[in-house]
Amino acid sequence: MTGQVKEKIRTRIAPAPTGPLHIGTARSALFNYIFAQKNQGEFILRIEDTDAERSDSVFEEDIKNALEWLGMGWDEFYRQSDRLDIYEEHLKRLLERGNVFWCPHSEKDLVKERIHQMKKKEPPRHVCQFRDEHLDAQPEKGILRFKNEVANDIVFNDLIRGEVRTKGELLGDFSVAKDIRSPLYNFAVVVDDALMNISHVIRGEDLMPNTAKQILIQSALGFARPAFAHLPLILAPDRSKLSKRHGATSVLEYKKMGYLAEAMVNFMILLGWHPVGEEEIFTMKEMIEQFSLKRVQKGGAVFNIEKLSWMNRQYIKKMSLEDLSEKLRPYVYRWSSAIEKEPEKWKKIVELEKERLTTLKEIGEKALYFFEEPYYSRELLFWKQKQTPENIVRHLESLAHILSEITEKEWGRNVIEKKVTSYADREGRGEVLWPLRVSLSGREASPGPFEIADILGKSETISRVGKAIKLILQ
RNA sequence: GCCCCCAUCGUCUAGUGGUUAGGACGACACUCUUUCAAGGUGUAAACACCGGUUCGAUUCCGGUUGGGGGCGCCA
Repeated sequence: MTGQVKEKIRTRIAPAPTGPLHIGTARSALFNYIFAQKNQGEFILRIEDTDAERSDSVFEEDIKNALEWLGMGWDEFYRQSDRLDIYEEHLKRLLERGNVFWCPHSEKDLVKERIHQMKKKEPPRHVCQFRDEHLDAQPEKGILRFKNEVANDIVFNDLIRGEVRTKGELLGDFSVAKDIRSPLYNFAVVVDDALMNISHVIRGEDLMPNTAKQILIQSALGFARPAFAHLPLILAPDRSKLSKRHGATSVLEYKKMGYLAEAMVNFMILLGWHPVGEEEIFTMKEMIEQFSLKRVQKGGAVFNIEKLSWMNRQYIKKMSLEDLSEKLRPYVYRWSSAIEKEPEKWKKIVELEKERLTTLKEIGEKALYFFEEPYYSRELLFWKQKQTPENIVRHLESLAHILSEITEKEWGRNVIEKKVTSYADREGRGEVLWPLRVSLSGREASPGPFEIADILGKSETISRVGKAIKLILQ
């Protein structure tokens, strides 16, 4: 009870706009977002585009779109290329204090040095012989390096892993900027996190080795140290770090494939975190309520698309018919005029296919026969192959007759089922219903014939049955 | 080569100094059934290894092995 004001929780996601938002980055963003929400804190988006060569604003847009799609709004936005003055100022300060110097060695020199060290089984590092010279702010030849004089262990307490220590002497004199206006990652991150009052740095485990360098810069600048939490990595099926060669890694690609944002988020949070109970399906709100860094896993997690797909099915099934019908529209663009003409028909189709969809995109293929006459082989009409052509024709003709006696007004799933079933029960369900279903859908697998007939309407149904008869008689 | 991190079913994971080691995905079987899907029921499937501590280790400690990450004038 010291009466201290509790520090505001502020987290950030800091992607480089060098490609579309990666699944791994999105997952880090999610942990940051949820942790901030949980603690009534703030979540910040910072675009790390100090590498002008590789950065592209189209990727900045992609990142924003992807985060918004996933439902992670940010409270503040920054772009590092807008903050060059700030970095310059801090660089000059370090230069004045002798913490940073101009290293005249070329890239080639350093590569050579490193290879030499590795051969001699020494740790690769660069301890510059000019570290006590070249301290002017004026650009000289070479790049700016941090003069590391710490040989002892650099220790920090990771919220997920506990105490992590690195030997300071292993770091050498590391780079902080290409020139006074071109800061490098380790330096810009420290300045920004401090100036933006980031309280918790939650990031992927791949960034853990940078932490010691960042701590050194922090103390040289007199900044407070944020809390660190290093998340386990998302792994490809071969257990290596997930990368482009493993297929879809960008968030928006999954949107295109027809995965729902809710399913993505639900799936991602379970990669490395687990709630107390056994329930695995929950909303963002519930995740926020239940989240705790203490329950974050330490080992890497394989990205299992099968489970994502299962989750997507769960969310599709849970969705209201209205919402799903709308969400599906972009995937059936080519039928939009037909859908607008008969919105109720579209809803019926959606209701029918709802339980059969793994991704939204699949609707385009699954609902095809409702909009276009199906093409199929004659053989498909035979139930279990042992049916005779005569038998099929007889049934289909009877069915055509039965169906034609149903008035337009009575035409509907239940009436059709009742009339057709009473015939099918006499004649054998499979022998009657299979050819009927195939004549309507043209598929080996589809919903039942009554539902399809209902949606198709009387005349189209009878017409398709007639065409099936013709096909058999060919 | 140097440094760091990690280790429960195939995968995501729960869990404990004494448990029939639990759940989910996937797989398989049965059921439902005109097909598919969904649903229901069930089955197979894991504590990496070796020491130590302990009455007792999957759990705690050490080592081995294995896996991953990092070692940029990228982030």
